[in-house]
Amino acid sequence: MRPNKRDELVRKALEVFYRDGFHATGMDKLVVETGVSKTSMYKHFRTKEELILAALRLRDENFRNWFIRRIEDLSETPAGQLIASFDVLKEWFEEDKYRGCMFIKAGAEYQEKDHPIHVQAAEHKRLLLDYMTDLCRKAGVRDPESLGCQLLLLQEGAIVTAVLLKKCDPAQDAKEAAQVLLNHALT
Amino acid sequence: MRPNKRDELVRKALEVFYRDGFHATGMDKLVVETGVSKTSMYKHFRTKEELILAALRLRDENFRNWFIRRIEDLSETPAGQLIASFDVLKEWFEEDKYRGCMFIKAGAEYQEKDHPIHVQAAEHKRLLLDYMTDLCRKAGVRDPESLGCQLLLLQEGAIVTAVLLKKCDPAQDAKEAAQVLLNHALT
DNA sequence: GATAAGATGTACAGATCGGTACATGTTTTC
DNA sequence: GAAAACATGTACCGATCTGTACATCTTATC
Repeated sequence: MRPNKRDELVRKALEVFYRDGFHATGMDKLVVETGVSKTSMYKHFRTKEELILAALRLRDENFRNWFIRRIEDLSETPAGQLIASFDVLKEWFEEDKYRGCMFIKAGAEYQEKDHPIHVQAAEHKRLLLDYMTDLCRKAGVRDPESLGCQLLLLQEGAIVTAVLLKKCDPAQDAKEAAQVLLNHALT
Repeated sequence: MRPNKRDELVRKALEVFYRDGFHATGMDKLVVETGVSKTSMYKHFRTKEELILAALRLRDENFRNWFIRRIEDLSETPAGQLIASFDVLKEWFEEDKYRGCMFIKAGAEYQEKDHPIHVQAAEHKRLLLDYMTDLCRKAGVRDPESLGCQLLLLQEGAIVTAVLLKKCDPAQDAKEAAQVLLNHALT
């Protein structure tokens, strides 16, 4: 039961869950795709739910690391980073493997508010909200909590709209809206 | 095979699909909940997919009718209606049966872009976008297409955030952001 | 009231679901 | 090299999945 083997299983499961969905992905499919036996799979993860939670943890870590790093690559000032976040979203949307936000989908497939998967999805969004609010505070805007939430709404809206309506360039529209909101909160 | 019987089945299926999700809802459960026999169910709908599509059609009709009617109840001017739309969203979010947007969830569970269910979910969003854009045009804003899309992004963002982050009152934040964007597009 | 036509219920097929029992193979320790 | 500890593969469990075959029941028509 090497620990890196487990990580490899989580990485592959994450890929398949993201691509095909949670209910639509059976453990048998994961066993085939990872090449491991079913017994080994259930040695590492006692239930499918435990595997999903591990995949979500990895996704949260990967995504937020990438998201924040790319934002800081593009701008050095808090105000600039608030705007740059929408350019980073655009990069994400243009990946051909883009399938929307895994946490929105997790929260949608496991809707009970106290379900562990739902709770973990909510936690991811709360961390993103905290990040945006923090940037707003550093940028010295009037009401950081409000603007942080408003910019998060634009991001979330762009994420789901990028799945369903390719034609309307949601990242660009969201960026322009964010700029207007930011200017309004700075003056 | 009375036609109103079919409508009744669609209505009940809509309720269960919205509550529990698509993959998580089996035909057996629907047969039990509707009281009809399995044979009759498959006489009305040849496949589960056909039933889902019928439920989505009904949902689209019900939702857009309700949404637009409530907006027109709250305001008579196009500019006022653009803002009022967020008050209507707030009413929706406060229903205890609120479980997010059925079309976002449908698009998430059936991700292939040419899948009939995905296509129908996208069509719903396109109709909402057209509605918002049309109101923008009537309100005489500078760039109706852009503002329409931006306000849609705020709505979509509020819808998904209302599922995952109850505490941050997304409808209110979205409404304030919409007001700023509208003022900016009018002057 | 006999007969045809359509609606319904039961029972099941074949596949897949999450999960496990158990036998075999591999490594470690003495 | 024997024995204990661990990892793995096969084969299966009962439940549930979508969908169907077929017998029964109701209703309309003559």
